[in-house]
Order: sequence, then structure tokens, then C-alpha cells
Amino acid sequence: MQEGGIRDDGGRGAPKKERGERYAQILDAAIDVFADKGFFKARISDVAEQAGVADGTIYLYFRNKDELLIRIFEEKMGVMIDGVRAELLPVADPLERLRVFARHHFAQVEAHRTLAEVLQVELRLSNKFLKEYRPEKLWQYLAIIEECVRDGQACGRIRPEIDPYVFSWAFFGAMDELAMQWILQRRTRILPMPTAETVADVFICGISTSNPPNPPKKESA
Amino acid sequence: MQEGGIRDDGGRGAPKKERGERYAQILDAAIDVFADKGFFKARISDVAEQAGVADGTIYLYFRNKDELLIRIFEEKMGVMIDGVRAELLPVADPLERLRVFARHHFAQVEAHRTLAEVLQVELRLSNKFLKEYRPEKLWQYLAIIEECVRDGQACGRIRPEIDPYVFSWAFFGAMDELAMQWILQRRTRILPMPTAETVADVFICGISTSNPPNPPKKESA
Amino acid sequence: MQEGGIRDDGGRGAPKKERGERYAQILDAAIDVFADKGFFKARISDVAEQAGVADGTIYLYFRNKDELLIRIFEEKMGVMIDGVRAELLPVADPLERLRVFARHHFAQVEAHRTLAEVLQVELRLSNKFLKEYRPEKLWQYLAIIEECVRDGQACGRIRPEIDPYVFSWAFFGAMDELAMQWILQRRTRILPMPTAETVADVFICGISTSNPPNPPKKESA
Amino acid sequence: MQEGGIRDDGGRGAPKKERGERYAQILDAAIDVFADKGFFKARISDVAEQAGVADGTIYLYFRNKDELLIRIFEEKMGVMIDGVRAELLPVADPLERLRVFARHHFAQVEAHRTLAEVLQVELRLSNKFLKEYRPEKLWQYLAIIEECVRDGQACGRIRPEIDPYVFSWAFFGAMDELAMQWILQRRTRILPMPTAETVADVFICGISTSNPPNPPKKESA
DNA sequence: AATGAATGAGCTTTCATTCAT
DNA sequence: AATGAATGAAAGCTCATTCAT
Repeated sequence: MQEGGIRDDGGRGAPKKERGERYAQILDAAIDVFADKGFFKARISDVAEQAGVADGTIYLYFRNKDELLIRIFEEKMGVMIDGVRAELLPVADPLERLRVFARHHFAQVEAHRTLAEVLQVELRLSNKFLKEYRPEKLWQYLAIIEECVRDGQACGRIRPEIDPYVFSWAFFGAMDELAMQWILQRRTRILPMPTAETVADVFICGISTSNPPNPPKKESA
Repeated sequence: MQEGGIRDDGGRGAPKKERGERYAQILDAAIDVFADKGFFKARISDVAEQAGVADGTIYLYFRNKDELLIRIFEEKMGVMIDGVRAELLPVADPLERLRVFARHHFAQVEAHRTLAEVLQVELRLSNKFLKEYRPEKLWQYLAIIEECVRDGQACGRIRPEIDPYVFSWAFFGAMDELAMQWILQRRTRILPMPTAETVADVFICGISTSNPPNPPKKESA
Repeated sequence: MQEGGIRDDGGRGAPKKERGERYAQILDAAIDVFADKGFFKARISDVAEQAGVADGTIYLYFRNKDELLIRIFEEKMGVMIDGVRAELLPVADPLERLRVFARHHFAQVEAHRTLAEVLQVELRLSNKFLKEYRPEKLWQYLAIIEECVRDGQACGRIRPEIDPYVFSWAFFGAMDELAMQWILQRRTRILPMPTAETVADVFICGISTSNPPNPPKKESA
Repeated sequence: MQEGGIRDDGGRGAPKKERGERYAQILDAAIDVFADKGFFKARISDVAEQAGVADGTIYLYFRNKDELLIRIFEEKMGVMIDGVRAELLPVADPLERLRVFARHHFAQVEAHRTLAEVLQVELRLSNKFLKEYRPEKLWQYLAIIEECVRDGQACGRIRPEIDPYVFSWAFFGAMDELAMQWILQRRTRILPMPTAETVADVFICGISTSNPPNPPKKESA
């Protein structure tokens, strides 16, 4: 939908180059500016200035302002997905996989604060993205959580009455909200990595069949 | 009110009337319009038309468009807080109180879909509200959750290593995300009341000291 | 097409008021500005300034720049049509009617120089108007000529082999071109009223069955 | 060339090459594109694409977009002038010369539809060309008509009271308008060659001293 | 000679807000 | 209190033109 659509754009066609130095340059600038001012209040000229290019140059790489936001999301969610998949590779236990997922999520948020801001805040943005846009990448991200739950249920480690789909949104929602609060509050009441452990504890404990009051934490990070 | 410092309004002073038929009329219209079009894409003239008043009339009751959104939030979060407090009155058990909280939250979302849409979607909208605005009412709402946890820890029903503050955001985040998905998706994979029970189960089970694999559910909707 | 079309313009709808002081004020300003700078080079702000209103005000009366041009054409061609019909009322002889038509055309051009400029020059303007827009009013104007010829053929005053439709465009084209040259050239080689007589002479003489070398001119104007 | 005074081009000087394969290639592409989209809506990149060259290449042959249109006009009007002169060579009778002129005009329009579209439609386009540009080539074309009339008056074949200058514009205007309508309408109510005869008939008959109701047509197409 | 990425001025259009009535 | 016509600043986007390669 967002890429293959045959849109009559007056013959100019889509931007010729999709990747390259300029492309990443503008994308990064847009992340910063959107995170700072918010998508609607950010001006294209702000992004252009931040990227060190002329306003018009942006339109050589992105069809319009909306596409800039969509591309940020697609691009960066792809990184999140690839990243967490890589970390999950060596982990077999479904419950432990959820812990690894949480750790990775918060680690990324901590490492890329402005990115997280755009992903979390701006993506909830307008009808454009909430009603028309289908965030496939987000669904892929969620599907990883869902799969952990199904696996856990298959091997009897996770209670069968838990709906994996509902769980995935609950798990993601909890992490997302905490990450947002960490970003918004300059206070230290929420710290990414300890929070990751807490979230993992509560959710793992909440769905596990065996219920060790104190799950065997390895206190990493 | 408590949003002091939102903006320098040039000394014009606050609108003369805070309450009244017209006030509620406009507020309700704004909820509908914002839910439908999104805050940024909604026009004051849309709200005026929906409310059956002239554009200018809105400015007799609200300082500007931003205040309209803030007032919606304050007003309606107040209702949420009052509502859940009333329902919690007869419930003593801290864990059960969390279940009641979840039920009330989803019941409200189900009953007032457009309101929920505005509160959840639009409030996360701009840095205006995320960085400058202090959502005291939201904090009050969260504080109720936090208090349940503290109470539960005090009487030994809830594990002491759980950070009540972190928990409150995780709990709220999970419910909020699920509610948003219910609104966004016309599918029936997420149904408010069963979801409320699932969320309650997982979180209660996740923080409880005793861990009944199948918590004693009473009348799940 | 140009009026009744159901165009989804985002709910704002068509300008509320179609007539009034402001409407005529803007229309007249647009005629002047378009005549002076040409439609494409004229800016809305030029029209606004000339009309003594703010830019935005124009959009309260006209959907967009294109509609401004179309309205000018519709409005003023209507006047041309009504005017020539009134003058033709007392004239019975088909050949004489053509002469009256020519006189009226040039008289109008002479009286409303800028209007003529817009009608003639700008209407031939873009694909918008030449390929999409159907100038019904122009066709009505031409139909009057055509009717004269048919009447003349019916009563034997005009040669039957003349195609009335082709003639109407030839007659109009000749007058139009001459009017344009009169406007463009500040020289006095072409003067409207004598030119009207010459055109009438040539065309009447060219299609008449009887051929008085010197048609009975009444040398008016 | 003869368009001296069109614009102050800042002393850059004329393009280096005036003729060549590339030159004609671009000119032809421009004719097609201008005819299709209209001068103002046509983009230089459209012309470049159609010509199979890079955008910048066009500026090696033409100073700017305006000059492209002027060159088309000059170039092609030159062809028209040369062509009609060649056809007029063997024709002595002034009235017959007018008929040959009309035939040639419509034959060219029929043979080069897009060219005709550009010449007729686009040239009437902006004040740029109507007020600043002096279309000497068009005047030369008109002068041929004028000369026929003068010759005809000198030998008594054409009524002396006809102003040759006015006549030339009327004659051209009639043909031009008919040609434009033929192009615009996909209907067959106007066919070039029969129309040429009708126009010739009417005008010749209209200015001739002797007035044969049915002029001796020779081989009408 | 040829390229085409980059430029940035310029324009239409929108809409929150005002204020005379 | 209420109106709604008028305002005018603001911004997304286009595209003729340039120039380093």
C-alpha cells in the first residue's frame, strides 16, 4: 500500500533514489526534528535545515511529509525486528525469550532516545496513521511476542487460557508506556534496564504455569 | 487550573464561563470531531458546526483550540477517576481492586468510544501535551493503581520487590494499548470485557505472593 | 459541471455567498489583474490587493483560482448574450441581424476593454479550459449567429450551401481576432465600430444570395 | 533575431548552437508536450524526457522556457510562410490566391495537429507573448493576405472600400478559430479541407466586385 | 557537450482567531 | 451573549534554473 501503490502524481513519479547518503541524512534529521517539535508542528524547512539541504531536496527522496514519517517508522521498526530476532536466536525457553525481548526493547529506547520518541509518540499521531496506515512492521514486531507465547503454551510452560494476541498488545503496551514516561520525565524513577526486568518479571510470572515468587533473575545489564 | 504555564495568553484572562449548557455542548462536539478527524485535522468550524454554534462562540468558552483538548481531558479524566473510586469503595482486597479497576477502565472505553479515542489517541499527540502540559489528572488516575499495589504490599498480598510506580504505568499502558487496538480494529479479536479479565489475571497473578494458576474469577462479562 | 458538481472538498462546501458587493468587487478586480498580468502570472494576492480585501477573503467567494476565471467567463458572457439578444429583438432581417450582432460585439469590446482581454486571451488559456471546461455560454453566443444563418437560409436570403455552424465560428473568429488586435495594438489602424461595419459587410456580402456590391450601410457609430 | 527586446537576459548571451540534431529534437519534443499539457503546465523535465535528453541539456540550446515557445513559433511560422509562398507562386488571380492560402493553412493544420495546437492556443497565452513579444513572423504571414487584397483592388477584382489590413486579420481570425475548434472537438462537424473551401467562398464572395452566387470552385477537396 | 542532483524563491490555499454588529 | 465575515500568517510543495562532475 505505501510503496507499490499506483498513484498518479503528475508524471514525476516516485523519488529516484531510495537509499544513499542524502536519504539517511534527511531521515535522521526528520527523526530529530519530529521528536523535538512533533510531526505536525515540524516544518519541512526545519527538517531541511537540520539535514543541511534545501527544502526541495527532501522531495527528491520523499514524496511528501507523511511519507517521511512512514519511512522513519518502517526503517527503524525493521531494525528493531532484526535486532530482537538476532538476540532471540540462542534463547530457547519461551519465558526467557520474553525477558530478552523486554531487555532489547528498553536497550534500544535507551540507546536511541529521539527515535523512540518518534516511534512511540508520533506514530499514534493522526487518522492518517491510525486509521488508514497499516503498520505492518509493528504487527511483525508483535507477532514475535505472540509466537513466544504460543511456543510456551505448546510446551506447557505458559497457561493455555492466555490469549497470545491479547497478551502481545498488553506486553507491548506496558513497555511502550514505560518507555514513553522515561523519555518524558527527566526524573530517574524509571530507568530502562531495571524496568525491563520488572516488566519481564511481572508478565512472565503472570502467565507461567509454575509460579516461582522470585523468578531466577540473572541481573544482566 | 492545574495546567498553569501551558502558554502565555497575553493577559487576556480566562473565558468568562466555565460551565453551562453551551459549554458542555461544545465540549461534546469537540470530542466527536476530534475523535473523527484527529485534533490537528479537525477545524474549529467543524466543532462549531457539530455544536450548532458560531465559530466565534467557541472562543467565549475556550481560550483556543488547545484548551479545548485540555478541557476534554481534564473533564473526562475527572469522570474516570470519580467513577473508579466509587466502584472501588466496597472492595477491600488490593488484588481484587486492580481487577475492578481494569473492568471499570474497559467498561468506560466500551461505553464512550469516541471519548476514549480522543483521550488515548489525541492526547499522545503533540509535544504540546507531552512535554509542556502536565496531565495531573492522569497522574491521579495512576496514583489509584499505585495505591492498590502499596496496600497489597503492606498486607503481604503483593510481592515487595515490585515498584508500585513502575507497575502503575505498565498496568495502564497495557490497558491503554489494548483499548486503542479495540477502537482501531473493527475486528473482534479484542473484546473489552474479556480483555479486562485477561489483563487483570496476568497482572494480579504476576505480582501476587500466592500464585493460583487459575485465579478465582467471579462473573467475567 | 462547473456548478452542480458534487466535489468532496473536505466538508467546507462551496462558498456561502454567491452574490453581493464583495463578490462583484473581487470579480472586477480579477478581470483587471488577469487582463494585466495574464491568468497564470497573476497572483491571488494581486487580485486581493486590487479588490482591497485579504487573500483569504477570496476563498470565501470562490473555490479556487480556476473558478475565478470560470466565473468571470460565465458571468460576462451571460451579459454579452443577454445584451445582443435584446438588441436583436426588433431586427427581423437575418442579414441585418448579423450586422447588429457585429456592432454589439465590438461596442462591448470597446466599452469593456479589460473584460474583453480576459475573455479573449485568457480563455484560450490552458487545457483546463480548452479541454476539460465546456464553455456552454460561448456556445450559446455562437448559437445566436447560427440561428441567424438558418433563418436567412429558410427565407432564401442566405445561400443554402453555407454551413451555419462553420459560419458561426468563422464570424466569431474574425471578430475576436480583430478585437484582440485592437486591444493589443495601441495604434489606431483598427477602430471598433468601423471594423464592425467592415466585418458585417464582408460576411453579409459573402453569404447573401443577392449581392449588392455596396450593401446599404447606414453608417451608424 | 527579430524578437529583440523580449527580455534582459543579463548579458549571458545566446545559446551557442542554433541548429543541429539536438536542437530539432528538443523543439519537436516541446511542441508535443506544450500541445498536450499547455505551456504553463508543461515542465521542462517533461520536454527533456520527451526529447530523451537531460533537463540541463535544454539550456544549452534555449535560454529558458519562454524562448522554447518563441522558437517554436518563429521556426514553424517560417515554414508556414515559405510553404504558402511556394504554393502561391503559380497563382495569379488575387481572389484565387486567397483560396490557395486558405487551403494551405488548413492543410498544414491537418498535417501537424500538435504544432497547430501550440501555435494557436499557447501563443495567445500570456501577456508575455501578447504584449511584449512582437510576432513578426505572424505579421509576415498576415502581410501575404494583405498583399493579395491590395493586388485585387489594384486590378479591380476586389472592392476598394475593403481595408486590406482589417481584412487580413478577419481572414486569419476566421481560419484560426475554425482550426482551433477542429482540434478541440473530436467531432467531425468541422473538417479541415471542406472548411477551407467554405471560408474561401465566403470571404472571396464577400469582397469580390463581381458576385457570382456560386463561385467557380475548382477541385474542392 | 551532456548530465541530473540540488537549489530556493514563489505560490496557492488553509484555518485559528478577531471584532464590528 | 452570539455571530460569522474577514483576516493574514503560515507552510507544503513545485519546478525553472544552475553547476560540479
